[in-house]
Amino acid sequence: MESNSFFFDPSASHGNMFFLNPAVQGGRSMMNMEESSSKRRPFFCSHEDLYDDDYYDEQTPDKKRRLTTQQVHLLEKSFETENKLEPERKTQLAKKLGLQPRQVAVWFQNRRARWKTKQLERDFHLLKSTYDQLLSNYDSILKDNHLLRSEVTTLAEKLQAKEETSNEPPGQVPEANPHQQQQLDPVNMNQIEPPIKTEDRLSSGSTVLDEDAPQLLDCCDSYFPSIVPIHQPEEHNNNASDNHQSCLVDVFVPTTSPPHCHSESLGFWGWT
DNA sequence: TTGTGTTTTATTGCCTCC
DNA sequence: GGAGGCAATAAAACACAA
Repeated sequence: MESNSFFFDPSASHGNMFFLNPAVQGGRSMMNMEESSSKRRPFFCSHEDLYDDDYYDEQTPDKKRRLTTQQVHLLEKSFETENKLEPERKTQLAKKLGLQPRQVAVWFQNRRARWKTKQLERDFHLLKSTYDQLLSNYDSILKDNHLLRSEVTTLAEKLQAKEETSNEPPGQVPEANPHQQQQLDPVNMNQIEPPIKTEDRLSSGSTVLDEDAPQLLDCCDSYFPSIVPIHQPEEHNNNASDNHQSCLVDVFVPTTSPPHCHSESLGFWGWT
């Protein structure tokens, strides 16, 4: 198994000067000198040097190599239990896998990035379905409202017609009941229920929830502190390797830290 | 086989924390 | 100031259709 992490990259040439492992050229060192110096290739000054077969025969250039499935499996398992690496664990893993500690660290870094990307996707779908549900609830309530209003109008008209016919004999105009009038006057309906602005739809969501509508949860995986539907999509937790606590905890209730995260990593997980 | 898109590994630069 | 984290990115490796 190739264990050193540097590689030679002809495409990254600058004029005729070819560099190996830019990580050790200035800036922060990508691996310590003990790890790298013994394996570092000399600079090449020409293409002849670059493609010197003798060199490759005696020292196979380290190209970027994929980790074996066993290595990845072990790394994944380790990531599942704890997504950050303490130095000791990094060294142990590196020894166990026959990798440079730097490679293990890089793998965890990239793995966290992948997890975050996936989590953002999940959160997006979650928020979208929550919004769609709220919107559909609101729309159906709006429909009901219109229906009831037209019913009230019809009944008011009927009542008025009835009163007119019963009041036909002169001198018998009964006093109107102000309470009843207000209840049945369709003109005043807006006093009973003020219209909801479109932009208020989301914020009014909590008042229109029913059994099937999104509810608040306090223990959901998410990247954001935010709303989640009580009926979560099935795919939300179906990936064993991505079974980390998500950060999308409910929007109204203070959230708790995910079990796998250290306190110093809260920034990454989106908690404050 | 080859062109192209995706995934994985690695680097760089900047930021924060101690 | 050093160590370690993250975002952005490069580039190799891989997958796959044509």
